[in-house]
Amino acid sequence: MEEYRRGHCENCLLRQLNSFKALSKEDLKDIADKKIRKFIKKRDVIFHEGEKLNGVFCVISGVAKLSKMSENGKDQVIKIVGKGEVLGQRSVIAQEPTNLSAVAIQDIEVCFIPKKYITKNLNHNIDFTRAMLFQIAEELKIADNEIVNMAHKSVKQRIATTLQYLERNFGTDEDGYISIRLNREEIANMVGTAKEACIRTLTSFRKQGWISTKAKKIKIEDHNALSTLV
Amino acid sequence: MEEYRRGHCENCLLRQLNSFKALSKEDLKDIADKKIRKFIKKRDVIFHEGEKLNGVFCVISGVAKLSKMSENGKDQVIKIVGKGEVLGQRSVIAQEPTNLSAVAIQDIEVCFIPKKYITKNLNHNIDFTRAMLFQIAEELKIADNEIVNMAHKSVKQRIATTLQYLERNFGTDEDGYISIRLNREEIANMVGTAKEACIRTLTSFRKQGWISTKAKKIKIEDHNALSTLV
DNA sequence: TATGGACAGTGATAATTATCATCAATAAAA
DNA sequence: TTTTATTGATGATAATTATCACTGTCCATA
Repeated sequence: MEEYRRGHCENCLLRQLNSFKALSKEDLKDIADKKIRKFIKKRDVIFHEGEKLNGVFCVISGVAKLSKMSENGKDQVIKIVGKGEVLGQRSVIAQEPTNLSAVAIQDIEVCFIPKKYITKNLNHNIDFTRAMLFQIAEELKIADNEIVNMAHKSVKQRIATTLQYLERNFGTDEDGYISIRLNREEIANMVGTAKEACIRTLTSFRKQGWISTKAKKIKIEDHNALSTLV
Repeated sequence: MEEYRRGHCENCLLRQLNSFKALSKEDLKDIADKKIRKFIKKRDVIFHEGEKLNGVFCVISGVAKLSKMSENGKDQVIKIVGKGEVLGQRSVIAQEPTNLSAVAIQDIEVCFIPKKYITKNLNHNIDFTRAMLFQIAEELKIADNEIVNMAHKSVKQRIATTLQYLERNFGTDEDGYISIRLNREEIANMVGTAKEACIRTLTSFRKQGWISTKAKKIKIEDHNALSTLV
């Protein structure tokens, strides 16, 4: 727990658990003894769809994607998870194999929290349970909205939305480029389209001056144009 | 509460609340005094997207759809809700306006449970809160899967899946027809496609002998064909 | 039992998106 | 630095789906 105390895991679920007085001193020592930190390299799998999870992972630094393979063999990215966010909680809560795969998009550092601490709190700590409920409820709303977008928005619209989402959630660097670096295929997999269609759309956005690109970096030049797209 | 006692609302959230010892005698009387039952006619709106809900609705009989308007003005059905299921709980839990509209597909009977009973239990009854969490977590899994389907399955595949879902969830009548009667547009809105595409697909299924139709009723003749569709 | 309204069904056509093939550019490794 | 692998970019084409316009059919009810 040293790192946690020193604030390296400031948004981590551990802090949440702590703020709910959810962990006893023994629990904290327990977790510390188990060396909960893990370093995962870019492209490495954190867990795989269908796997049973023994706990949840909290992102300390770096970014991971949660994705699922469609029956047609195409990977769909459901969510991009960054610092302070948690991987695998739905599966641990429901006590069933995970529905999604988690893969590091960049080198990533996570802390692992064994499920027994989660389960214990779900059963005895209503503040914790209610907080989880709020979180999952929020995710459900987002997912419902995503269904609507997938069903009725064009690829152009969905790419525009995705770029704005990435900017909003992961910020920009000093030159205004979206901080998170995804390749075209990963963007396509978020949007639910083919790599080629994604590239063509980005090219057309660039030609219209709505975005600019530099290597893999993307900068939004005209938010309004992207928003009002048909 | 008379009707409830007599078992007319056997799967209702009220029963759940009761089984968790969540309602005091005063609460029960309170709810009873407020005449919680409502009858809603086919096509009538139960609540509308963006509305603040003062409670949740539990379906006693009949069927409703939860849907959301896309920015392009197309209605997407997110979920079909039947007997024993609850409408509006996500919104009441998160204490924010509802994200979805609820409309009766058939004449429907609901019981209304004011939000204060929900909130009270969320704050003090961990069994209730955990049960809600499990439910919402399950819905989230379903929603995630739906995103994948929307993104990567063809209209043909999605219609096949939807028919099988309807049969599984709402059963068949004595002749084997899917019990729930949706018109083609409603099916299209579940699938996320245009009415015409839906009709054409159903026609092609019929010509191949995979389904048969009689007026608005649909019967699945070849489950296997529908499952293995490309 | 006549009739208006809602819904099912079909054709023609345009728009969107997927797929395959290929080549250029860039990044990683030797 | 040179080589190799990965990713970006573009064309050609096919497949899918949306859209518009229209006809036929069912069915509730006046």
